[in-house]
Amino acid sequence: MANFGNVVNMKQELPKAYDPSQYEDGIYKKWEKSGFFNPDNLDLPENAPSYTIVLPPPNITDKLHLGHSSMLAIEDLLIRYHRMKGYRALWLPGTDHAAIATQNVVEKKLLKEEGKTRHDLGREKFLERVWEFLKETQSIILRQTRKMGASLDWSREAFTLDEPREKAVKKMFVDMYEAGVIYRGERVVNWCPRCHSTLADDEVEYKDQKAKLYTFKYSYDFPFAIATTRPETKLGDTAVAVNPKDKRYKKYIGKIYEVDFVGIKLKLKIIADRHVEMDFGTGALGVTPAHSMADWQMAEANDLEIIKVIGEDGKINNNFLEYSGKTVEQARDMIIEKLRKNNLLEKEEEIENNLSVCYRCNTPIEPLPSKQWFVNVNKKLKRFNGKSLKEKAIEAAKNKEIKFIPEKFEKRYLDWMENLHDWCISRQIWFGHRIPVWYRNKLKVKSEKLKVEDKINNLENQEIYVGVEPPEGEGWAQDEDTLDTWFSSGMWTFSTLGWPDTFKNGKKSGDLARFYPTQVLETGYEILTLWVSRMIMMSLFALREIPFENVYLHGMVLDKYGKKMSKSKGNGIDPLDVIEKFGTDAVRLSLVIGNTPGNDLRLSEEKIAGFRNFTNKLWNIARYVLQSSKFKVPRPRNAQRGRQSSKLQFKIQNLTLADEWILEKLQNLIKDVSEDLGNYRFSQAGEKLREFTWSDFADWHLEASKFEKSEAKQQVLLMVLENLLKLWHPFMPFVTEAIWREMDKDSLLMVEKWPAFAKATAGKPSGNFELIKNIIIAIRNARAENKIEPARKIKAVIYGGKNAKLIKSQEHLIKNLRTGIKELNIVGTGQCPVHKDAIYIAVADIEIYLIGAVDEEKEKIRIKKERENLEKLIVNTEKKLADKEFIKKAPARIVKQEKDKLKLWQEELAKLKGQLILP
RNA sequence: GGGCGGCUAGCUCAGUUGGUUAGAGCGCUACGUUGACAUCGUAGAGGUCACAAGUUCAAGUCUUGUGCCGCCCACCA
Repeated sequence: MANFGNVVNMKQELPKAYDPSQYEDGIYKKWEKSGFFNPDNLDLPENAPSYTIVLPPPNITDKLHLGHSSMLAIEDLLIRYHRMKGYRALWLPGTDHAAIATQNVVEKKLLKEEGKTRHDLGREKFLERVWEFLKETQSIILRQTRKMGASLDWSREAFTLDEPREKAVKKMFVDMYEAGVIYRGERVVNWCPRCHSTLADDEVEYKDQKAKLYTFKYSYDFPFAIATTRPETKLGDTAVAVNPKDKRYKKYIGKIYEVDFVGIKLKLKIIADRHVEMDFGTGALGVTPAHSMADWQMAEANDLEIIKVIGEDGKINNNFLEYSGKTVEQARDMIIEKLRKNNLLEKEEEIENNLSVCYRCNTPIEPLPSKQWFVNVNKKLKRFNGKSLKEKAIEAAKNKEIKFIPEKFEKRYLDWMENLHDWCISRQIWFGHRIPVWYRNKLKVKSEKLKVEDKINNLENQEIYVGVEPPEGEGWAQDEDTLDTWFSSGMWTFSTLGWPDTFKNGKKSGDLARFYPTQVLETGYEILTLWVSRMIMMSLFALREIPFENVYLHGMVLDKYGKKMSKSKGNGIDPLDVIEKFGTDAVRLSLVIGNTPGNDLRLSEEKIAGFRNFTNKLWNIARYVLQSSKFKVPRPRNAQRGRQSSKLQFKIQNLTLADEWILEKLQNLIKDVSEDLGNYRFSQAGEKLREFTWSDFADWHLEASKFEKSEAKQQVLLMVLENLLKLWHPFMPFVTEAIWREMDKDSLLMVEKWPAFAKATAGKPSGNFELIKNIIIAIRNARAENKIEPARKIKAVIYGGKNAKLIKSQEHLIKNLRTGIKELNIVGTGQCPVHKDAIYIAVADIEIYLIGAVDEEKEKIRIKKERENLEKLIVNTEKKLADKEFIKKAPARIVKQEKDKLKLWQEELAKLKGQLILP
């Protein structure tokens, strides 16, 4: 960055406007070169506490969007704040291979560009393509992340599908298998016929749709009708379920009917199940165990036969006469036609129902029985003293070992966990972690008709080997499937810290010992259940420890109309575009200020532009401070370079009123901002900073300084600016670092010490400046109301009461700060002709104004009302405190609280009684 | 069907355990170049805090009910 260098070397006047593009890249390089992104290089005492955030790895399917930017802004803010606070701050970067999503993208690309499917290429060649694609997007993502100013420790960068993670995943699988947590079984799973893969429950989405509900009889021999929206599955019915309370059908329960249903022989048992709703349809339900989750459960409970009707390609299986090979839609039409012909169809009606579709491709889900690997969440485990994964994960939240921000998400997490079923972890796709299981003499399923237990108990005649390394010997074939992407990302918090090598015999070492458990997981609320819950379970299993202490959940970034940003809608804002247009700092501010945890954020370019204006304001504040300091203030340097003592020093003599005022405000600001950041109130901290910077420092103190002759003023200006830069740095790292360099500092602001607040100003009469401020504002108001010609310089007389001396001393400010007053006379003490002790201004030959007393009558009423309220309140509380019952029953804490309140109100009342009609 | 959240200025939203006259940014109106900043300055208008009832000395804040919007969960075939 040539310009960056120029500015530093030549020490000329700063440009009028801050141009981020001239500074940002150069500054990021300097940071990176310094090595301080890596906590090992921070100059810290051995016992410095660590502060760790592991970056939720973005999917490598696409470049980053503003949602990622908001994540980066918030996490970088936390990391930079804690780094400055003296923590061993580690922010660990990485990317996610996002198995299904990535494979989908590459498949689509392949089809579009070459007209080929993955099967045309074969597994190996296809995976090569995926890796090619991946490298491209990965590098874009990493570049974007740097553009955001993220202070990530790149030396520890990880990928969910790189070698160390592969090792960790295999080890985890083997451990879980050996503990009996992972098992293989057949279940009805959500099958996407297009993706050719199973989907976890939470990957299924629901769409409201209109469907036809058919009411029909299986055959003439069958005693009553049933209703269904999917007649084609009825080819595999093995039972009819009714509600046990239903009087209409009670007599049939337990009977078995053999029927001829549109040419197919069915053996139907009448069973009772309390989930059957009597009011829906005919109150009787055809049970198809192979093609409905609910029916599968009924089959298990009633020992029913399972007949597979539909295959993995979404077509009717063999053995179903003319229906075989037809799609479900075709078969449905054929069956309905036949029923109609035979006069078995009783009713056809439109109903609303919920269609389950694949969350990736929107294809309707086909529930199918399939052999899969599962994580048993209910298995009682020795390592948990007989508790299950599920129970332990619930405990962690209930005991507040893990805290949620905002709190409401704890409930959502618990609801989810309490209803958690076994987690299907195998996927029929190629891209991902291959399941570390090998089979010998792999047996093909010959019979379409298998009993439920046969399936679950894994009765096939095959040898199974589960291990990190492939087995020795001949004839082994590895499982074709890969693992659910959440299995590897569920281990992200510790697989990135060297597990399993850093965890031997229950003892942590290396990075794991130093940085685990992490402090915060910051992520979007939409993956609370998908991801967060899994990370908690997997960490508990592998390390018997929680993965993070806090979960901070951010919302989605929406466009200015409240719509989700998407490429297809074209309403998305590209982070790189707006960074180029307004600068990274402005983008970061717009994502942090006005954003609260758990709530979605609407963002528009106008908002970002507003913050661009603010960065420029800060720039110009610095510009004024620097160019107005005619002499360099010598600064003491600590031996420790870059970590100077940061306590505000108040050795400066001859402070002006404005100086005292701004320094005290600064104290409060440091305290407030520190507290807010510690409690995840980023938006509030930012607003307080903005208020101080713009409304207090720039509008008043800086303006006042133009008319002060104090020798200390440069020192005060520099001190405030310095501290302000430190406070702002986690929010907008670039412009603050840029100014820091312009101030001729040879350290990096990034590793400066966070300001500490001292109470040095306690008791200083900073309220005096407020008084002057009020006088000035009152004069301005008076002028505006009376439409005095702006150019006209006027004379003013002020009766200052007992503050006359004080006011006189600030004459230069009252005259100069946009009051339009040319001459000012301060008259006497306590001489206000209207109110004793009031401050009174007479602007000569125009009018007379009383400061603060805008509407005397109104003010009197208000004070009276408040007084009455307070009196009532005091009487009530006194009564309460005199009540022996209350004293006896209430906890001491409450009694004390009441007493404190009483004291406070009494003081307030006293103040009120003595109050003048003054601000 | 069950659960959760939202409703505050024209717009986008803050408002920490109930406590002075409910705030900010943008937008709008009028005026304005005074030694950094027009990406600026000064002043101003604008709110029955969705609605109703209740608790309280005091309610945007707590309770109950209603309405609209959104999200999550569920084995409605």
